[in-house]
Amino acid sequence: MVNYITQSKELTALKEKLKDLPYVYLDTEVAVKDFEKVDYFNDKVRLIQIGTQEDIFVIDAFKVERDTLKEFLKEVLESKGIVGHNLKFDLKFLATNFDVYPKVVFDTFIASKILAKGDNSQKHSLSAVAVRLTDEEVDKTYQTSPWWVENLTKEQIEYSAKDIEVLRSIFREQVVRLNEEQTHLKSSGETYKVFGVVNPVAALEMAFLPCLVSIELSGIPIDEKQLSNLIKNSKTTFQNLYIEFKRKYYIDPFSPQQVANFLTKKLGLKLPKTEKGSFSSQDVHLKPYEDKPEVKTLLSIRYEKKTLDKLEELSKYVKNSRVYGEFKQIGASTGRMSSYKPNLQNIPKNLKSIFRAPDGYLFIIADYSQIELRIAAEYTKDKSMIKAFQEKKDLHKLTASVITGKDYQEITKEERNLAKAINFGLIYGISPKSLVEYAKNNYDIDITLSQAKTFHENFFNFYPKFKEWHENVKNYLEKHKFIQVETLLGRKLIAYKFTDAVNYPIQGSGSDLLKMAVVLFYKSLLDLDAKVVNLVHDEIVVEVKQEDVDKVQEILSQSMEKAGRYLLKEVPVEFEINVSKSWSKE
DNA sequence: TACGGTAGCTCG
DNA sequence: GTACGAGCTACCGTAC
Repeated sequence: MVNYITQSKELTALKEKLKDLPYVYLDTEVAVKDFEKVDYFNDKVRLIQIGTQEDIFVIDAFKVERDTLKEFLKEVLESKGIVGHNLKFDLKFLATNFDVYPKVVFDTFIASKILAKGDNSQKHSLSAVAVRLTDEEVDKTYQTSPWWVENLTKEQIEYSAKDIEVLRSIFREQVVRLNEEQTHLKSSGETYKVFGVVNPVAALEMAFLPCLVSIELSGIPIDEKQLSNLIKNSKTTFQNLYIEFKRKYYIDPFSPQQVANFLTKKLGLKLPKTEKGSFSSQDVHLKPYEDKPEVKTLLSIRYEKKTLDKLEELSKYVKNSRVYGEFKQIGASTGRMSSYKPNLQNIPKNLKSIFRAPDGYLFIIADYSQIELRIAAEYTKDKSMIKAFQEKKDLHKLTASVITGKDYQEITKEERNLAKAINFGLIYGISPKSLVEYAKNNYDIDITLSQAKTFHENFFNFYPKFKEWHENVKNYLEKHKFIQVETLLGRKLIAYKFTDAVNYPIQGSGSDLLKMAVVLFYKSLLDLDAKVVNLVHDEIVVEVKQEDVDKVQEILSQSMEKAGRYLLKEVPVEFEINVSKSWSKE
């Protein structure tokens, strides 16, 4: 039954009706004119649909009295579980419109992504999930109908209620499927108590969701003055270089064709070909010719342009000296988040200093050290690697001594860098051939193919469980064509390629770890004036009131440590923590 | 003119 | 036999 609520007094009766329920279904309709430009701070929530197993209540936020509604929502939604689809959207609006912050949630959008196990062909809209899991269909025609008009049509009200019906069926099916997953860890937290979900990955993601809502609503502080100055200066520098270049060489430095032609014909440079057969003028291929002024200027032009573009992109998203970006909670099939509008996870190192905490505040910047190697050691149970980490050895140096046969103490910086390349590359199944390229491009180290082969071999002989792991995966794949692999928490992927199968558990466990650390951090924060403002795969950036720095730093350390101990039983985790006025550690 | 794919660069 | 995961911009060919 659908109840359309337009009068404040009806809320009292509704509150009584919902009193004993552990959770409700929730959806909202927001008066957004252009869904490309959702403004979480200014757009208005029109309808709040609350569903029980039997009934659906559609509350018209434009009709009922504001304060009564706020009080009602706070009392009801913060005291029980919430089931919804893509709840980050609804939760952000509940926060900005009504100051309401539900903490115990189940998001069918997130659940659907977890259940997909990396199948990127699956879509996760409410209607796509409904078709896949139930026999119901959803008509989205009214989603973008005018939700701001004074009197809504009967169709609009019915549409808004229909989503709740679909949500019920999806939710029930997802809980069954999530709980069917084989897992060695079982969740016993809120997600279990309220929704009956034992799946630990789902439990983590659902606990993480409200944290992510807080992160997005916080934004990250930026020094607006420094930003505009940088843009101004960078513009001038770039324009001067650009005009000078065109005047001198009569070509456009941004036309790949003209540049390639100029470099090869006029300067006689030897450049490799791209896939399509044209000459490639990538920075890395031009680096060796940096002593030529034409090349040097060209590289500078590119550098300035990149800086300028990035700064201008950032400035598009600045409001009140903060950048409000968005995250996809499961942006990669490994469970990693991705960041967009703008992407705050690929800010060039040299620009991080423009992110500055406001007066009276500081950043705490924490990142896990060599986390993927530690996870690989834990995952493979390789004795040598575990021992090295337990003894707090520098693993890159150790690998360097293993592959070169030199003494651990005598490893040079260059050898350590080479080992770094090998350590990372070999986790992901790099071939000796690619290793040569990789060492060259990323560390500017020249090795021959036969050297690479030797290093490859020495590495696998010293870390035998690594070899075994790769061989097992390879053999299994040859026989079965696909393999299900999982992270330390139990996040799953069906892999068809060797490199995916070996990469996933490592990268995926890293994302389990970071999300868990953030959840634990928020749980212990209580009323301290601190909030997470960015997450970059193995890094947590917290903005904190100056006087709370010590306490918050301690809580953050303990959270990262605890998450580490929960997921890694044999290998210790380590992390760096810095307190700084800006994101660059200074 | 709009869209999709590719190359190239940034980060982890 | 294959290093992995993202987002953003500019360019370029194709379709309308």
